[in-house]
Order: sequence, then C-alpha cells, then structure tokens
Amino acid sequence: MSKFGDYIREKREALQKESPGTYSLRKVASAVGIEASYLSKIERGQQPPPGERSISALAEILNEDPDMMLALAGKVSDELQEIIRKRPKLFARLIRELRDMPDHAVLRLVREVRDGNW
Amino acid sequence: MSKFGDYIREKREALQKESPGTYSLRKVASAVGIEASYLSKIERGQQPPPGERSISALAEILNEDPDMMLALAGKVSDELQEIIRKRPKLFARLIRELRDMPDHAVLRLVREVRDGNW
DNA sequence: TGTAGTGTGTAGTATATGCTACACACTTGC
DNA sequence: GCAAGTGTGTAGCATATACTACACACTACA
Repeated sequence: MSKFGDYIREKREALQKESPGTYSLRKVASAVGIEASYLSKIERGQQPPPGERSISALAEILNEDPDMMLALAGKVSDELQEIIRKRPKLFARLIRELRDMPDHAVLRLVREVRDGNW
Repeated sequence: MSKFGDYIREKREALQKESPGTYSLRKVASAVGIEASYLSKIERGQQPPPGERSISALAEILNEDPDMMLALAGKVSDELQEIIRKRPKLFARLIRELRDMPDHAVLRLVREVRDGNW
C-alpha cells in the first residue's frame, strides 16, 4: 500500500487517457528528470518516493499541489522548514496549538492574517 | 564557524563551571547516549550536528529548547513535520503568510488561539 | 608518581537516500 | 513482421547520515 505511488499512478493514467501519448512513464519521467524505470518502481511502491526536487517537478507536471504531494511522500518542503527554523520557538508553539483545531478555524486564521484586519 | 557546535560547547562549559564534574564531555555524551569523542567533534564543528534523538536529549540535559537546538542544527522536529503533513495545504499557506510578519504579530496569534477568544 | 578525569585523533562502520544504465517483454498500427 | 511506444526487471552506484571503538595526551591532585 504505497499512498504516494498509487496517487501519482492514477493521476498520470487519468491524464494519459485525456491526452494520449503525453503522459507515458517515459514522457513524465524525462520531464521530471528521472529514469522511466525508476518512476515505474515508485508508482508501484517498489521504491520509496523520490527527492523533493523530483516530487515538486512531478507535482507541476501532474497539476497537483506540491505541499500535498510532499506530504504524501512523508516530507515537508525545505522552504517551509527554513521559515520555521528562523523562528523555531514561535512557530513550534503556533503549530502545536493548531494541531487539534478544525480546518475552518485554521483557515479563518489564515484569512485574518492575509487580510491584515486583526 | 559551527553555530550548533559553538552553542552547545559554551552551554556545556558554563554548566560545568557551575557544577564541576557533572558536565564533562564524557558525562554529557553518555547521558545523551553517544560517544564522547563524537560529541567533541560535534562541538568543534568537525562533525555535523547529530540526529534528532541526540539533539533532543542534549537539549534536555543542557536545559535548552529542543526546537531551537534543532533549528541550530538545520532541522525541524519530526513531530512538527507530522502535524504539517496531516494538513499540508492549510499549514503551508499559514506558514508562508507568516513568513514576514514580525514576532509580536505571530505571538499575538499564538495567544489568541490559545485563549480561544477570537 | 600514578591514577582519575579531561579532551582529542584516527580509523573505521551500518544504513538510508536518491538515483542511473540498460536489457527485456508486450502491444499496437502500418 | 517490424518499428514505435508502452511498462518492467536486474544490477548496480554515489553520497549523506549517524554514528562506534579505542588509543593517545594533557592536567591536577593525593
């Protein structure tokens, strides 16, 4: 049961059905910058998910959210990690506080921050 | 210039001065569960910072904040990463929004969430 | 003067991560 | 039937991560 592999296989095959010939293993792999056989193994869960670079490239090609794809792969983007590392105590506290908050509450927070009216 | 190494060396030596004999390289290393020579090299920047487990143990022994120590080591705790990975889009968005916010603004957010009055 | 405590130097090791190279087999269309 | 396109199998490899084991050298002090 490879979440990441299953997910990208289905997505790729769906796109391949939509526009045949454009989303073959080889096409996608070469666009990502990896070997086709490697991608094949990843899709079937014979290999763990690739590195962050490859996952992000894959996300772009498959028209998916990179953060979500990284999460499926058990990773968090280095960009986000760097933001956290700059103020570790602050962010650690905030994230832990929000752990059990429902989505809509967190989302509300996001909006408030973005709009600046708070 | 090893931030992590310098930091723990100073902290350890300060504690060693306070209570001599209790914070030698060997004492601390064995409490952490690593070799003394390894810790020595880390302190002098001859080795990169150790793994998360060792860093957390070190933080506890040196009475420091683990998240801060991990940040010094260029890491983010797996616990925090897991929280993010459960709702990657939501947290990614929030964290990016907060990237350039001043400390006090983020802190205010933390407090509001904690107190629930929002 | 020897032994306990201190730090350091040398020389490794095990495991994980992130891949490549290339041959093989099957299907489809001409 | 053969060429192009499809996926897969085998056999690796380079680099990074996270350490261990043990000998050595210096200092203090009893």
